[in-house]
Amino acid sequence: MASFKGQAEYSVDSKGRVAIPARMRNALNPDANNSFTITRGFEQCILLFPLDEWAKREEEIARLNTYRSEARSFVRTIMRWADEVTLDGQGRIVVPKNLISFAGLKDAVLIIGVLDRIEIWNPDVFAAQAEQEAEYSEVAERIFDMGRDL
Amino acid sequence: MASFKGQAEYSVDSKGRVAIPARMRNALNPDANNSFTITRGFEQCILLFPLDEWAKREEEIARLNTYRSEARSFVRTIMRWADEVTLDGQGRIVVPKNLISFAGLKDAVLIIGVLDRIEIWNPDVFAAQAEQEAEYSEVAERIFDMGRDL
DNA sequence: AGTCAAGTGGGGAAAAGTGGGGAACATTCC
DNA sequence: GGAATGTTCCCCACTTTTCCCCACTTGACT
Repeated sequence: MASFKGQAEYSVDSKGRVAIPARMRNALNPDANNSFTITRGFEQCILLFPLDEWAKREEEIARLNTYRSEARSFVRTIMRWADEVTLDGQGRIVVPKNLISFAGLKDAVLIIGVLDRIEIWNPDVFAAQAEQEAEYSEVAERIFDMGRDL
Repeated sequence: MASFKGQAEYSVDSKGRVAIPARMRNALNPDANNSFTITRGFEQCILLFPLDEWAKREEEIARLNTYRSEARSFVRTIMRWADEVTLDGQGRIVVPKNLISFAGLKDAVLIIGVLDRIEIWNPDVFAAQAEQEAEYSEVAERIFDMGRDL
């Protein structure tokens, strides 16, 4: 599994292009073919999954019981927003217009590597939602159910 | 597991480089490949984990269920601050800008070896927070939950 | 005193990020 | 049908940052 980490603030040009940080490009598995499935996140951000990683998720999704209306709607939403993008010679992708408007992207974006995916945020939106979150260390204690360091 | 110990006060140069004490470099496992994952601590300091050590932590993190919003935000926060750094020919690392500003590093840094990780502090920040901490011996009693000597 | 290891500083080549031009293809409108 | 408009994709050029190498200083040990 690719292991993305780190963050960077980059620009969106007039053509809707966003550069992917070299560090994350280098973390790509060759099977990904320099391509991503791009879709919306649960929060107001855009998600990039390397093609090989996405294939696994798609299998998972396909296994859901679509006789349940909730599952049906979930699958529909995920797939409706999904698209495929490929890196150009300069290591950039073109972000589809509907996703740009969904995430509220303007000139600048915050790109975050989160393990198996890359997230793209409007920096202002990210700051606003990060404010609402509980203190990092408290969450850590709760999640790992212990007080030890990271 | 690498076992770091001791402390040193070193300088940060204009390029954001910090030398790692030779004693700690020598404690590195060859599997670490002379590289660290660098990230923020819960306190206002920077943490360095040798690559091999970090891999174990990352496995744990990857096991969290990211369909839960709290876990998702936690993983995002951890990975967002993380980056990979490698020692240069002089035994230094380049500290990413966002971490320099997070830890408030200026010209000098305090480097502390703490078992499986290395911590990097602004000496003033360290002194200020050490003051607030409860008496060493009291903490020891509480942590070990008994009255005997450490 | 000389040697060696460790820490510090800086210069230059290479890589990364940014912006824009123009060909190829599609779409719309007369 | 054909011209006008717009989109997409590929390439080139510029600027900034990063990385790698070389050199100097200091202190410890022989």
